[in-house]
Amino acid sequence: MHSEDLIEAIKTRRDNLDVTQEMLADLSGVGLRTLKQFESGKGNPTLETLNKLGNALGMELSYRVKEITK
Amino acid sequence: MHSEDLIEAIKTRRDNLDVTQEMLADLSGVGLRTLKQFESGKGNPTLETLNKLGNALGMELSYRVKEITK
DNA sequence: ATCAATAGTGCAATAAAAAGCACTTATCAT
DNA sequence: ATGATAAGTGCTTTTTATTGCACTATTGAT
Repeated sequence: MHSEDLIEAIKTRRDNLDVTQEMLADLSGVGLRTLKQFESGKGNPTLETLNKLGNALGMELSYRVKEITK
Repeated sequence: MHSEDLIEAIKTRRDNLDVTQEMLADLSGVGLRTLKQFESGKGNPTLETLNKLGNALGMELSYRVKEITK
């Protein structure tokens, strides 16, 4: 799956803000287990979960048209 | 939820490419019922579903840091 | 090398997404 | 206004995400 970028986005932002998984779980309302699973690449979170995490970190999810990179 | 933008992105792109829900369901491998539910705002799709739809339409999901708009 | 903090995992229960099917509603051209 | 195409809904089963708990592993500082 191509979700590594999303995972990296969350992890990087979380680290930059000096927020632990536990803090983010509390802040976002997402279960700690769910967050751990997502960040370790073992999850398939729902949009609601992705939004909760994004909101807590001041980020939003969007679709971007892929550019033709040759 | 703030997923209206994602819904609009999919619907708009799909319309622009003249693709029906049924065609997109087939192309993406997402069930027709699931797509209908998402587009009608009644769904909470998984990341896998969002990725499948995006891929079929040449789009990718990304997190963007929200700008402070005051 | 030890301790503390943070991150990752196994297991189990509950809630909910995914999917197909049959049906209804809306849209639009003729 | 009829027919055809596309979109939306009710119902159901199966699969899986979410969650908590208890535990292990990793990391980093002293």
